[in-house]
Amino acid sequence: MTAMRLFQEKGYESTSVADILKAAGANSGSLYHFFHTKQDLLLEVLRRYRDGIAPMLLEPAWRGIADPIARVFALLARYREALVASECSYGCPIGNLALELHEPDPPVRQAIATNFDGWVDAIERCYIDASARLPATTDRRALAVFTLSIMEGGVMQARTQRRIEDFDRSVAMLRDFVALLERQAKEQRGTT
Amino acid sequence: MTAMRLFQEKGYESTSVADILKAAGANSGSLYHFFHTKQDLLLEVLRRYRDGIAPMLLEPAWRGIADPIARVFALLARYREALVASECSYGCPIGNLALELHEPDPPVRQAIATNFDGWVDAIERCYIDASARLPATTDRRALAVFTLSIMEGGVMQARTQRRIEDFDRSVAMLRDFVALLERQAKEQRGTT
DNA sequence: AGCTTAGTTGAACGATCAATCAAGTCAAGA
DNA sequence: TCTTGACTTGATTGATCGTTCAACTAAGCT
Repeated sequence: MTAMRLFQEKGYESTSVADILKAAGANSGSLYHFFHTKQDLLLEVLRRYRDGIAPMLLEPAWRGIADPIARVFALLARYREALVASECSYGCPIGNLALELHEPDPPVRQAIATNFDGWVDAIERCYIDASARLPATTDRRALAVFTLSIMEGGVMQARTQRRIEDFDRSVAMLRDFVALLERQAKEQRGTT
Repeated sequence: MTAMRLFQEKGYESTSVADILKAAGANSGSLYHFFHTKQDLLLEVLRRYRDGIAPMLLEPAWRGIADPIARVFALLARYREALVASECSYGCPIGNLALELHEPDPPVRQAIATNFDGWVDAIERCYIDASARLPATTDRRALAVFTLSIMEGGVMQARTQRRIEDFDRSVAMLRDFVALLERQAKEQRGTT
């Protein structure tokens, strides 16, 4: 869908229906035949993002990578690549929408939340798969939510500073944290 | 300035000049006498936020708190309070602007970046003040950037999930990380 | 009193917005 | 061949947007 690309590039509010129609080479009537409102179109786009998390995001990022912790950082590396390739103007489309729409209609907010849930679920599974290497007391879900915070916050800073370093610094600290957790887990395993 | 409140509540694009005028009880001519464009008004708002970081944000958050690490979490607690008080609809106004404006004019981007810098500077100073308790190898600046990422990411998730837990989880993980760093620093001090 | 100037008023402008709709096309089924 | 219904066309609508401007007010200076 052309609308996906435009919402990503220019944001939802800044993309007019006319923009979408011109880019797609269609007329307004055709679009409104399938989507009753612009918001319906947005909901469809969000549905596609949700359905695309596994095949379009995780699968390419994790190809050839089996280690669950390495997978976490491989996913983060994808966002880094997108930032670098766009000279730090790329932004996570879901994160953009999350802050762009200040008081979104409930279905839209829910659709964005579902996208976040899908991302966090996938990362949580990584940490669960790596459970043996993490302290028993560490909440895997919290760690996954934390990881999403760092990704979104890192992208936000890199974008507004036009500087990849701020993303890298955030990820580097997460790496240090995970390394410390692994060390702690090893110690605890040794003493029981 | 009334515009500050409205930009915060509804976002920049969603706040029309007419909204501001009505809320302020003024006429368009008066506003445009002082600000040539709506964007000029935004720049003034961003200037006020920047000038307000110390007196309006840090000073109240840190009143009666001397410990530099405690100060970091006291500041994060302020954002938590704002979230709770607004039933998780509050958002950091700078973060909102950072993602709302997808291709902002250079002066606007710069003004947002300056606000981030001011925040990160303040937190970096905390970590520098706590230097004796942190490993020598840990980059204080990176830790401060990391902290901002977690705050912005945590606010973003709590807002879209309408759930304070996602903010709390992010902050809790940061707390664990800092505790591990302090423990690591203590060990290293002991072995040298 | 007269002049200057900072600030105010509010109607108006053109642009752009999401959305509509009557009229048309076209392929499949009866 | 005729009918039906899915889909397309594109001009048009009314609302709203940021911005402008000529006219006006009021305070300060000479």
